[in-house]
Amino acid sequence: MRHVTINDLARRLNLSASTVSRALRDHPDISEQTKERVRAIAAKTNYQPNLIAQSLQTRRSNNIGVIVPEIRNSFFSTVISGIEDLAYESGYTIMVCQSDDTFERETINTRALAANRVAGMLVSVSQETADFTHLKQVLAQGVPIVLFDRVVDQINAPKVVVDDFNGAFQAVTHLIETGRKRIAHLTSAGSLYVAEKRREGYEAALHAHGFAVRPEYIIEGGCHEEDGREGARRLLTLEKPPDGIFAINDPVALGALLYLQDNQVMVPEQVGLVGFSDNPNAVLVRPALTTINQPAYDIGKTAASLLLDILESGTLEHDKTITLETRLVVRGST
Amino acid sequence: MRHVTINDLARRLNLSASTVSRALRDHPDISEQTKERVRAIAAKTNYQPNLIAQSLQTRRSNNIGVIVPEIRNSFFSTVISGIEDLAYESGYTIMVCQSDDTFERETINTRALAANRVAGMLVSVSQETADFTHLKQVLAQGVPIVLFDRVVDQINAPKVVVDDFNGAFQAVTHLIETGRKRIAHLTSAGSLYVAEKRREGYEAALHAHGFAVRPEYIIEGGCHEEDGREGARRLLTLEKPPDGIFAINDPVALGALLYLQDNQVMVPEQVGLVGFSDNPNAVLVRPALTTINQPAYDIGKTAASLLLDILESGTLEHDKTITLETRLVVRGST
DNA sequence: CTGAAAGCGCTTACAG
DNA sequence: CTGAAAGCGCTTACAG
Repeated sequence: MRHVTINDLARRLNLSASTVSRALRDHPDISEQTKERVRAIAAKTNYQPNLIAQSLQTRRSNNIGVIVPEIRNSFFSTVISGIEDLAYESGYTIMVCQSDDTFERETINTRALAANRVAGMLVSVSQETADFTHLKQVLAQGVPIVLFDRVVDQINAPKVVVDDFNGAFQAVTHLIETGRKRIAHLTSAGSLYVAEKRREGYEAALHAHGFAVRPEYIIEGGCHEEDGREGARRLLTLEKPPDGIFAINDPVALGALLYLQDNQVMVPEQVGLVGFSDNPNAVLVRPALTTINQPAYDIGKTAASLLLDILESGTLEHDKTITLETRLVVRGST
Repeated sequence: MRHVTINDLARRLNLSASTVSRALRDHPDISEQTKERVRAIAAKTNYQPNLIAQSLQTRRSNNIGVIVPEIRNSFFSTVISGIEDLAYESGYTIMVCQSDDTFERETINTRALAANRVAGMLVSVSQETADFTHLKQVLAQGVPIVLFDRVVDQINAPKVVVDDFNGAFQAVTHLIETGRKRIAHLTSAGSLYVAEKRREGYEAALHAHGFAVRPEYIIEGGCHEEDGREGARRLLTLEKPPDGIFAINDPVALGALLYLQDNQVMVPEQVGLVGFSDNPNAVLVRPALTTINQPAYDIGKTAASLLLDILESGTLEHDKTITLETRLVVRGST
């Protein structure tokens, strides 16, 4: 019933715990014969090393903590898949928390992971977070953090992002090239790094092609489908509604698409629409959504590999930022 | 830089570690004054209890292990969200692994979680798994398991499922009631419990309405979108193609939908289509997908709460099965 | 090649 | 009300 321990094995073999421990870890000092005896009894009794005890003793952990705003968001669950795959290959296990995009929950999650003495953390910060002491305290304790997607400058840690500026620039340029003259942007309120960069890309593309940035065409809302509906609704109330929309992400774009169609606005004939992410469901809608592909799975793998490198090497380049390329995927909505 | 320990606090206050420990846990024996001194220094030094050491000592863990076939699958990521939310409320952290639907990886994940001495596990078994000793060993060590969705009879553990039989029965009855005469079923090869139950429901509904089960209308494939495409392709090659399709899940249904539309088969006019799950993207496609709603988030919450009950009470009703109700959601595809 | 001892950071009977 | 001691299950210098 209870877990078998090293002492149990030692007793049964008339050996010391030290010897059993060494045999299990294949220490060169131990005779081959002893090793075999130990291995045999370990297998027979289904001995499983207690990683908790091991961690306490060695002060090393094989767990890495992950904090995302929302697990069920397709982008984040794909990132987590990437993280888990790499962690698995390297013998690590991941502890996953969601902040629900609240500061409070992110703080509590951070403490819980720290208390669990994870080897490091992979964090995508919540939309609400403006105070970063919880993360700074983790760093101060010598636990490395790698930020991804929702990164912030205030924390001195390596970051994995996509080229949001350029992606947005591509998206808006594409709308312009397909003849759109009045291009709106559905973005999120607050100060998300990715939102800022995408908005800068939007504005830069307009400027680059001689268009003015018109404040009434920039709608600040949230990041979900319903925000897209609401944004589209507000745009349709304008005296001169836009003929092109660049949405901050795919859920928002899909919400806008459905709202437009429900209100007899034809996409792409009357309004061209571009999202950001290339979620799996971008290809399910009709017209399929033109969007900016963001390699979610690779973001996870890259962030995890960055963290694992730090853990192996013990050194930390806290100013390192890896920027993954985005790619315009043209489908039916433009 | 290093983590502050109870001994550090004790030294600074000229107290023993025992007293500090008791003060921190608000033990009634300790004077209020001492408690305050301890709390003050703990806060000042950013002391965080080492849960690893605590776990080792108390032989209790606040981690629960979760194994799913695939994190990025929308159904499973929603289940995980439910699990995490409940775990969070109860002060637990979750360790998440994906088996990639392989036996090997599921086994390794199980061992890793066991080695990490999780308090319990929530498992949805892989499609390949036919040998269950890895899970039985966990149970034998006194670690409770709750199975969900992909449950198996061979393991003596509580289970959380949806009423797959009845859901399938509803789906097929609905197709019959909308006038379909030749109803096909896209299912998965292998011996998944859910696949079996849904197929039984499909056959029972046909019988109940006086239809024969025709083997050529049952296509065994996989669980993903491409399997739906392939299944639809094969159905269209039949001499008498079906006028109704019940798919094992939404991804398969969506694949079928897209294939049919790409081949000029009108849905719902020529073929009525019903999925299973009610994934978020069921409402994104046109026509929107008629499907069986399966409360993914609630499955996660229910499974987690079952496990937490076991952990609190210490008793385990291993024959308990909670069946959540499914609900037919009629949309445009029928 | 093997063992005794100390210690990782905690908790908790047992004394006083 | 507080402390000394033992122990959770390991690992690893230090001896022999």
